[in-house]
Amino acid sequence: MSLSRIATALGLSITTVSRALGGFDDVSLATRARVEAEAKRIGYRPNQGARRLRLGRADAVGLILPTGSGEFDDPFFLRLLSAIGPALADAGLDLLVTAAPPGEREVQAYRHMAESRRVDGFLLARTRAHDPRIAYLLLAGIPFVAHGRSQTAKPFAYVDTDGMAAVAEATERLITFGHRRIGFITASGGLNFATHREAGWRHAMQHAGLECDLIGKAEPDEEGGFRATHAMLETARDITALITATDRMAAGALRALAETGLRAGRDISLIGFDNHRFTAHTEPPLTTISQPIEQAGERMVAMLLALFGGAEPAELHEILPATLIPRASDGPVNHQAANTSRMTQP
Amino acid sequence: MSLSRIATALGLSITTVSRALGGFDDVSLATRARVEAEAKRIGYRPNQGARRLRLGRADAVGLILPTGSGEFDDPFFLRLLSAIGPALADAGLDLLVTAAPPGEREVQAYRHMAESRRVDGFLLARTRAHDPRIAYLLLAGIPFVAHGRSQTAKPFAYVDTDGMAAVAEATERLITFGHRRIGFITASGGLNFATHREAGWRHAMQHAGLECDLIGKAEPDEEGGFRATHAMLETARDITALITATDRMAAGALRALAETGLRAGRDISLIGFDNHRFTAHTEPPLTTISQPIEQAGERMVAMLLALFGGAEPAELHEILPATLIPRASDGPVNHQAANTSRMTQP
DNA sequence: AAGGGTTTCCGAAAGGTTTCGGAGATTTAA
DNA sequence: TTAAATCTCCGAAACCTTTCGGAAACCCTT
Repeated sequence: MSLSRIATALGLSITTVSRALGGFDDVSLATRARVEAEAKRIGYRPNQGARRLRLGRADAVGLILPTGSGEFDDPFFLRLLSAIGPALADAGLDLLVTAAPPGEREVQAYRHMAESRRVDGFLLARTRAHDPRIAYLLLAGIPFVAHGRSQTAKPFAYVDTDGMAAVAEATERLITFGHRRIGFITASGGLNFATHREAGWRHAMQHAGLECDLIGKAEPDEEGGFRATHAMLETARDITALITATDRMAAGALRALAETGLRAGRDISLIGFDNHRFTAHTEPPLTTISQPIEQAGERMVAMLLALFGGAEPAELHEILPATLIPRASDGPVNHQAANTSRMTQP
Repeated sequence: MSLSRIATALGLSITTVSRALGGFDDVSLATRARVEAEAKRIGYRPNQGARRLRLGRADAVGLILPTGSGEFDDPFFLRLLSAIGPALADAGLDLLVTAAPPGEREVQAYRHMAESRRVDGFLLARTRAHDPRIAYLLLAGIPFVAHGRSQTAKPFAYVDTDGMAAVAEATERLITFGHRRIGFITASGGLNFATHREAGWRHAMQHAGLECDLIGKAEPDEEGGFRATHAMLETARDITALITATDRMAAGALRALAETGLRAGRDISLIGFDNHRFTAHTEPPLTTISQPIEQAGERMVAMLLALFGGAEPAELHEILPATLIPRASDGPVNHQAANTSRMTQP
C-alpha cells in the first residue's frame, strides 16, 4: 500500500518507483527526482516486514543480557548498548534485546531468535570459559561477534580488552610503590575477563619474583568483594595491597577495609577495574582501570557487518588497551600501619 | 519454503498445515498430530517477516534508551530491561532497543521505528515535565506505556513509583529522629521522578510546620550530588539531615560530607533513593528507598498488551509503592556535633 | 433414501517489496 | 535509411503466511 501509492500518484510502475528509491541507474534523473519528492511528501518508509520476506534476511541482530546475580545491575551492558544501538541504526540494522539467566534458558533464547529468523546474527558479551552460547552459535553457523575471548576449537570474531596488560601495569605500579605482598580477588563463574585480569597480576608478580599466594575468589559484586577481602585480611596479616577484578568488588573491599580499621590508600593500597562512575566518589577515590566499552561496541558492530559481508571470523580479532586511572586509594607502602595493626584494634 | 515443506511432505495443503499449527478446530485430531510431529521434526518456526507482512503488525515493541549525561550508566534501565525482555518474549513480542541523546535525534529515533512499522508500540521511561517523546506518540496515535507520569492534555498509560509518599515517609522519619533543618537535593533536567520526590519532602516538611528553604538542584549523578551538597553545607550551617533525589547523588553527598569532616549518620543524616546495589556497602551503609523496577516492567508490558487489545489509556494507570530501607546513614539528631563544628575544623 | 448438519479439508487472494527478463522509445553509428 | 546500441520503463514472479469462502465427505434424522 505504499510503493504502489507513489506509483499510482505519479503514473509510474511499482518497479520504477522501487528502483528510483533504490538508487539504480536505469531510471532517468527527472523521474528519480519526482519519485523522491513524492516519497518525502507522503513520508514513505519501506515496510520492514515485506523487505524481510523478500530479502530473506531480518536486518536485525540480537543481544541477550545475562541476568546472573553478578552481572545483573552492571552498567557494562548499558554502556555497550548505548554504543551498539546507534552504530547498528546507522547501518540500517535493528537491535533485538532480551534477557535470560545463564544456563538452559539462555541458549534457548538464542535458538528462538535465530530459528525464527528474527535476527541475522548476534552480539554477545561477558564470555565464559566454556561458553554454551558460543558453542551453539558456532555449531549453528550463525554470525556473531563476542566481547571477550573464549576457548573454542573453531575461531570466532571478538573484541576484547587487554585486562591482562592493564592489571600487570597496576601490579607493577604497586611494586614500584614498595609493595611486596599484593593480593588479588578474582571473580567466580568462569568469566573470562576475570581470568585475564588475574593472569596480569600473576605475570607481574612472578616477573618481580613475588609469590602469588594471596588469591581470593568471589561473586563479582559488592558483597563478593566484601567477603573475600575480609577473608583475605583474616589469613594474610602481611598484605599491604589488593587488586580486585572489578570495581564493584572494590567497593565491597573498601568497606571491609574500613570495618577492619584500615585506611585505604595509606594502610593498604587498593586498585579496582572498570572505572565505574562511583569510583571517583568513594572515600578515598578509587584508583582503577578504564576500559573502552563504547569503542568496543562500535568495533563489534563493524565486525558483524564484515561478517555479513563474508569476512572470515578468524581475521576479526581486536584487543583494546585499558588505561590506569590513578586516584587516591593506592600509594607507597606504609610499614608502620600495616594490616597487623588491626589485630590490636577493637 | 516451510509451511509448504510440511504440506508436501504430508500430502496436505498449506492451509491445513497452517490451521493445524494455529490450533483451529476445523482440522482432525489425527492430521493435527501428524502436522505437529512433522513440524517438530524439521524444527519449523514461522517466518517472522511473512507473518508481519500478512498480519500487518510487527509483533515488536520499541524501547529507546536516553543517553543523557545523568541517566547514562544508570542501572535503572538494565533492571527494567531484565524484566521487560522475558515478559515480552512470553507474549511473543520482540523488543527493539536503541539509544539516543534526549532532543531532536531522540524523537527521530521514535519516528523511524514507528513509521517503518518495525514496532507496534513503545515502552518509555524517565518521563520529563514536557516530554517531546510523549507528545509525538500521542499525536501519532501510537500505543505506548510510560514509566512515570507527565503533563499532557490527552491521557496515556503509565506505571509510576510513589516517590512522593516514600520521600514523605523518609522525611517524617528524620523529623521523628528530631531533625528540623532537613535539606533536599533534587535533579535538574525536568525529570518527573525528581519532582515527585521533592514534592514528598515539601509535603512532609510543611505538614510538620518546617521550612523548605534547604533545597538544592544538580545533575542526577555522583558529581552533581557532590557539588550540590558542598554548596548546601556552605550556606546552611544548621542543617542536620539531607535527602537526595537519587542514590548516585547520595554517593556524591557522602563524599562531600567526608571532605567536610562530617560523619554521615552521626553528625548529619543522609537518605538516598533507588536502593542501588552499592548503597549496602558505602561507609556508612546508606539508608535509602527501594522501588520495584522489575514489577513495574512487568506491569508495563501487561498494560501495553491491554492497549494492543483495545483498552483505553485513561484506564491504565498504576502507582507502585516504594519502601524505605533503613541502614546506618541516618539517626537521631546530634546537637553537639552539628554542621557548625566543621567551621572550626581544618 | 433424501435432506440437513457436521467434519475436514483446500484454492486463492492478499500483504509490500525486490528483481529478472524483456520491451518500447530514443539516440547513435554505419 | 537501416541496424545497433542505449535509455527508460514495466509485467510478473517470488518471498511465506493467514484467512475467506467454499467444497467434498461423512453422519444422523426422518
